[in-house]
This record gives sequence, structure tokens and C-alpha cells, in this order.
Amino acid sequence: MELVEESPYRFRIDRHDPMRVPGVVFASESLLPDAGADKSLEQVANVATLPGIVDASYAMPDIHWGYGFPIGGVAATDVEHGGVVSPGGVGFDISCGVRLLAADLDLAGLRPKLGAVMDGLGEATPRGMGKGAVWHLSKGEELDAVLRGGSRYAVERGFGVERDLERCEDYGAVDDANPAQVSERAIERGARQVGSLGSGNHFLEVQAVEEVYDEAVATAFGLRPGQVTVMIHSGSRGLGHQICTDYVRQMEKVMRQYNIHVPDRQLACAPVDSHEGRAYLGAMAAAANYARANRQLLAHAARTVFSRVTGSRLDLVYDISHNLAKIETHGTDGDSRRLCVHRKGATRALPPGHPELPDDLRDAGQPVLIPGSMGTGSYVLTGVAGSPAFASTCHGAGRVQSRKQAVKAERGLDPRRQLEDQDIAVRGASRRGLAEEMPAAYKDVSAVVEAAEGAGLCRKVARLVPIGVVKG
DNA sequence: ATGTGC
Repeated sequence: MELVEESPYRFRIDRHDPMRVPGVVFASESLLPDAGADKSLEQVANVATLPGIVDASYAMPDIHWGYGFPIGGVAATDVEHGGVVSPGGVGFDISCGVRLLAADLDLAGLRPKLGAVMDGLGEATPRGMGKGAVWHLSKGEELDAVLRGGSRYAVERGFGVERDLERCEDYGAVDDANPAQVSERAIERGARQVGSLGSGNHFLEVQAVEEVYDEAVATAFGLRPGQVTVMIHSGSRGLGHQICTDYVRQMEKVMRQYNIHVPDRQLACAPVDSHEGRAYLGAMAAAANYARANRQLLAHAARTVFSRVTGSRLDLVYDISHNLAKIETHGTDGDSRRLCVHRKGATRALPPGHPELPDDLRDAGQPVLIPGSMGTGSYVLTGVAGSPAFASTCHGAGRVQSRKQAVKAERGLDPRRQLEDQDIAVRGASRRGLAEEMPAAYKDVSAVVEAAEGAGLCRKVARLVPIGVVKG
């Protein structure tokens, strides 16, 4: 795959048939995927063939191989001009995302109670494969309310406060959820898991603010140096996974009917404005609401522990997805288009002044939450005006080793010990789970954030360091 | 990511 360096942190894959638009990769030379081991640049070019795609098939600096679309990919299609929606452009973990809470407590104050806090969080956080659930739902009306209401419903039921919703993307729920388009099997899996962490790269972390890069914005976000924070990374569990599986299968069957041909079966898609496209978007939105309710419940459990053990409060900084497709309007007044923006392992990053931001964030911009690999740091960023990829930026460090490779690299070593030697408390993680998530399996998150900022996609606000981690 | 593998 030939890359042309257009400017620092920006590489182009020239359009060639059957691409409809060029590919654009935001990265530094050293962050570019290794063409021998990782087919993600080919995936960028494949995505560029999708009907209705506009401008370019974009990739963020944390790009790596994914199902059909690369992880770290952004693609927008024009709804009025045959634009398609593709489940692979969202990913299996629909509305997977990050929630950050800030404590009214400094690290020095937490230290003496850290063991008790971690024990409490370990007990209060359901995690691992298949396990549920902070909240046992009846399959009927109550799950339906979660799928329609997301965090709003969780708050209504007492699992949070009204202010939380102002600090959630979409005020805690997307509007066009259609639970009728969610299969019985997906409902079955979801009913037992709402309020659970999952496994893989999902985690709950106790952190401290290590460095502030922009004091005014950090203050607007409610962050100051030395402060304790809690970061939750989780998604829509088995429900989102099942929805993705269901619709990939369904779209594979009907693509020919719409005269759509793609270079990879995993790019199964249908026009946004078709029966199948609308059905997927309705089900996807339901899974998005499920994921938000899930993070709201996990946050409630963490708040209960912090309040009991330390007497301190946890205020929501923000909750943001990094696996979602959204219908958005982009462009200037005379030339605006309704686009279906797929972000898969990419985060929306609204600039200061954007009308969708709550009043108290209007001047600062939208908080962008970037979890680093386990045991390294995480970042808080904000959006910038005039950014090139439909107001999107990176979502994390990005894998460089497969799970299998990572496990092999840890053979004979003790991953838990390595974390504890760095003064990071660990609760609940399996040996294998930890081995798969070791920092060596990931790119350097600081280099990723540096490249994203250098490419004009976002700005750094603060860096957070891990103190304790709860994993599946 | 995922009751890991139709």
C-alpha cells in the first residue's frame, strides 16, 4: 500500500479503482501499521469503495486491523446520495466508550484508604465473560426502557443525578432507538448483563491527574493536578455483539439486491435509506443506549464504594462513545449534507462553541477521553475548530500485538507482579486477561495523542496515571 | 469485543 506524506502527521493513499475517494491516515512515521503484520491500510482503501462515501476514508493514529473496517477508522456517507451504513464500521461492541468521574479528593488523601477502596470496587463491579449484572432486569418493559432511555432511564430509576445527563454525549440517550429491531437472542443476552464491565480491554481504573496542559479547560472540565479520578471503559456486552452479528448476516444477503459490491465480505452494508439500513440504525441506537445505561450503573456502584470508604463524591466529567455511527449535518449553510458518520475506535471531538455542548462546556469544547494501555497513562483532550475528519480523533493506544502474540510474549512472566511493582493495585483480573493487555501489546498512547494533536484533530488537556485497576 | 471457535 503506497502512502504519500502530505504534511506532518498526514499520509494519503491515492484513489485508485475501485476506491471512490482517497484514504487519509493521521499518524507519525513510527505509528504507521507494519504492512507485513497488519492489513489495516488495505482496510482503509477498502472502506473508500463504499457507496456514497464522501471526502476520504480516514484513519486515526491508533489504527490497527479490525473486522472489515480498521479500528481507528472514520467514514462518512451521504444519506441523500445512496450512502450506506455498515455494521463493521461501528464494530461488535456498539457504543463501547469511556466515562470519567472526578473525586473531591486528592491522591494523598486516598492513599491510606486505597486498599479498602480497591477491595470495595472489586466486589461491586461485575466483570468477566458472560457474567451479570448490577441490575437484574425483566426482559419485557424494563429492558425496553433501557434500550430507549439509556442513562436517562438509569437516572430516573435513582442510579445517578440529573447533572450526570448534562455530561453525557446525547444527554445520555440517542433518540432513534428501535427495540423492535433487536433480535430475541440479543435481548436474551442483554437482560443478564446490564451494569457489568466485560473483559478484554475493558476496565475500571482509579487514577490521579498527573499533568495539566490547559488549566482553563481542565478547570471547566472539573480537573486539577493531584486529583483522584475514576475511569470506566465498557460497552454493550453480549447485546451489541449479537446485534452486529445479526445485521452483518442480514446485509450480506441483501447487498446484491441493492447492486452493492465490496472488496471484502466483512464490509457488508445497506443504504442508510433502506429497510435494512434503518433497521440496523434503530437496533444500533438501542445498543448505544444499553451501553450508556451500563456505564451509568457501573459509575453508581463506584460512587457507592467511594462514598462509603472515603466519604467523597464522584462528579461526572463526561461519557463518550468511540464505536458508533451517527447521522450528522456537516458543511456550511449553503452546502450542508446529512452524513452517516461511522466512528470505529474513533472519538467525536466537538470544538468550542458547538451548539450540542452544554452551556458550561461551550467555551472549553467537548471532553475527549483516551484510555491508555493498562498500567500506562490516559489522556483528556478537547475538540478544535476546523479539524479535518468530521470532528473526530483517536480513541486509545491501539494494538500492535494480537491477543495471542501478547500472551506468548508474557510466557514465564508475571503480569500482575509487574503492575504491582509499579505501585498499581489490581483486583479481579485473570492471568491471561492481564497478559493480553500488557503495554507491550499496544502503541505508546502519548505518541498517539501527540500525532492526533499534531494533525489538528484535538488538543491535550490533562494526563492521568493509574493507581488501581479492576479488570475482567 | 464476544455464553472466544458456522
